[in-house]
Amino acid sequence: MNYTKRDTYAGSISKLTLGKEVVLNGWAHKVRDLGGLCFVDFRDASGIVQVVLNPEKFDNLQEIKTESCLSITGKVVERDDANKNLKIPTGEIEVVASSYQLISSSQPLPFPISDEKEMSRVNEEIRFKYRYLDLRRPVCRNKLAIRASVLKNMRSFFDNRGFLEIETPIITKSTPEGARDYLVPYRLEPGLFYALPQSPQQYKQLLMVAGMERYYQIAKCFRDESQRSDRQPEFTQLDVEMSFVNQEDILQIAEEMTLDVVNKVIDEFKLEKKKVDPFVRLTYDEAIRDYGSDKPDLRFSLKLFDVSESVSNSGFGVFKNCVESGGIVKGIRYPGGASLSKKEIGALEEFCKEFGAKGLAWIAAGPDGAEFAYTSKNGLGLRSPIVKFFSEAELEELISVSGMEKGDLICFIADDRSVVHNVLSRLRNLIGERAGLIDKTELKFCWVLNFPLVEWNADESRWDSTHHPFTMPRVEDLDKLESDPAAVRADCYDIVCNGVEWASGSMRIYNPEVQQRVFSLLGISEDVQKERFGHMIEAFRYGAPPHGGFAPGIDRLLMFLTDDSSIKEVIPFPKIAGGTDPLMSAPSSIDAMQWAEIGLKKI
RNA sequence: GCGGGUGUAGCUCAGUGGUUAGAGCACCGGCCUGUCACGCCGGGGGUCGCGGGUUCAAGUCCCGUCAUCCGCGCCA
Repeated sequence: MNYTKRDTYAGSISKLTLGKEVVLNGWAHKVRDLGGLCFVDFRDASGIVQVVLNPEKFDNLQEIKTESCLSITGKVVERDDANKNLKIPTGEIEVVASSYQLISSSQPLPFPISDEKEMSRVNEEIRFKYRYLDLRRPVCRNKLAIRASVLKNMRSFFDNRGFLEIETPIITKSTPEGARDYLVPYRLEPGLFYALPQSPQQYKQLLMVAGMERYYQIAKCFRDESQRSDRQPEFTQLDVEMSFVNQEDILQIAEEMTLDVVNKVIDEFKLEKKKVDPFVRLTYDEAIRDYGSDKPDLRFSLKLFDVSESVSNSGFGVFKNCVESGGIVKGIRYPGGASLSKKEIGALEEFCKEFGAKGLAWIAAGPDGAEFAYTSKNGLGLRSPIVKFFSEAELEELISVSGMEKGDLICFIADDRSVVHNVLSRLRNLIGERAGLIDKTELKFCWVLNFPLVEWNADESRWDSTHHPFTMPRVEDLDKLESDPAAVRADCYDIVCNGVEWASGSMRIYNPEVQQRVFSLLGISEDVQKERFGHMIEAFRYGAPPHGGFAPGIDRLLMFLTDDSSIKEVIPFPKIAGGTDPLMSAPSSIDAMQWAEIGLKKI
């Protein structure tokens, strides 16, 4: 239908516009019909302004329902002092309508989109089914605006530095080395399949061989694995690759980009976040040693401590035997944890057991008034089921190594190295949260460097890449590739933010022989190498330049910036459980003709 | 694949094994000229996720199943 086109945005109206005749296009956010007077909170992409309609001028105001689409013509006037609403930016003025058009009416809504308090509790499934309504909420729109700004700032950062934005194919080849692929049947030869890319990794390396030298892309990636609150089957990463650079060059540009983009966006949107500082640098070994994890949350400084030596000759069999059989005993301090009840400590133990711990040993320094099994030289009263197994010297050493203070709870895990670190890193995050050690306005980025090239996969009895098979082994470790793979370090690095893996990168192999040796180490036969990765080996035979890059997750960055606990909130049309799209109802069945065309049959 | 939570009106939720399953918001009708969580009066609206079972009687108890959320495994 014809409608009067907008000349003014609702959010741009201010006292400066007083007296002006304006035409607004948008939606009825909220309608308050007082009988002799009708108020409409009128919303468009720019904001909300109150429109006043006098029923004497209009005979069918009841037709204006919540969320109907309207064109309104009216005059901007200042409200009487008593009627000003200082809670909203346009609250000192309003638009007195002289005419309006109902462009498009709206049915009753499936959820109250103008009520943020209610909306925060509405079931995700129903919100995402009607995502086009959900997104009308100004808070949702704002998240997409932040997202757009992140992308724009990233693009301009790289554009200004001579990078080319280059698109790589979405329909490509399956290389089932990592996550499960999404597959696309090939119509012309039934039985063959394309795959959607898990990342543009190979293409970007081929672009380096192609002499592009500096590439970036805002890339869609696809992984058919089960979801988490920070994982979607389809996600977006910033993909970057550079030639003739060393690791330090890449670290610098990645860090510079992050600081530039994140701090600009924090400013632009006045986000309740502190400006981001230059990144802390940790080696992989340091991260595991101090935090038990290669993705430590550095918003709080608690570190694990190692008491393996102190307890190796103690009377506590659990610890002693563990160390004797090659395990370790490490612990973490829970500030203020001494006041936890028996039940609460029991719950901590259950938490640890979920991740494979056999138990949780603890010593509490307090609380006041409790019966103490030991009082230390510096006056700490200790309460614990295990104090009796230790000598005075051993206890004093535990106190000093742990840095225990009055009111603390010290938690110990004794097991093999990987279990201890896994459990304690998770316990550390829990303690950080529970003890209120985390400043939610902080984004603490850090580098984790010097990962091992490969890890032993006990289940499959083979070496797996820590990152991916194209990662460059340290030159000085190359001779250990076959003899002692575990000792080979890689030129690769992660960026971790607030305990979440945000970016991953590496220097890449550009020598065909080294690439073949790494494939072989990973148990990929020469036939399979040729079939799956022959194009890479072949490409490296034509003067491949040294190159490397990195790839941070856009969705996760948005989640950090908006303080959402789920990645779904910052994705325009997210998938829900099982990777399904509740709006379009995908996946869906296909008709008989389509089955026939792709030459497939259901079995 | 596994563990835990949830599932009752359009939405959010309440509901000791016992009358005709309720509330707030939304919706419909009426009244209302300064509301901005408008107010007041009235009304419609239910496959209590689905299927079994126990019971005189099941929204409530049991078994199974489905959906969804969170987590584990998985995520080169």
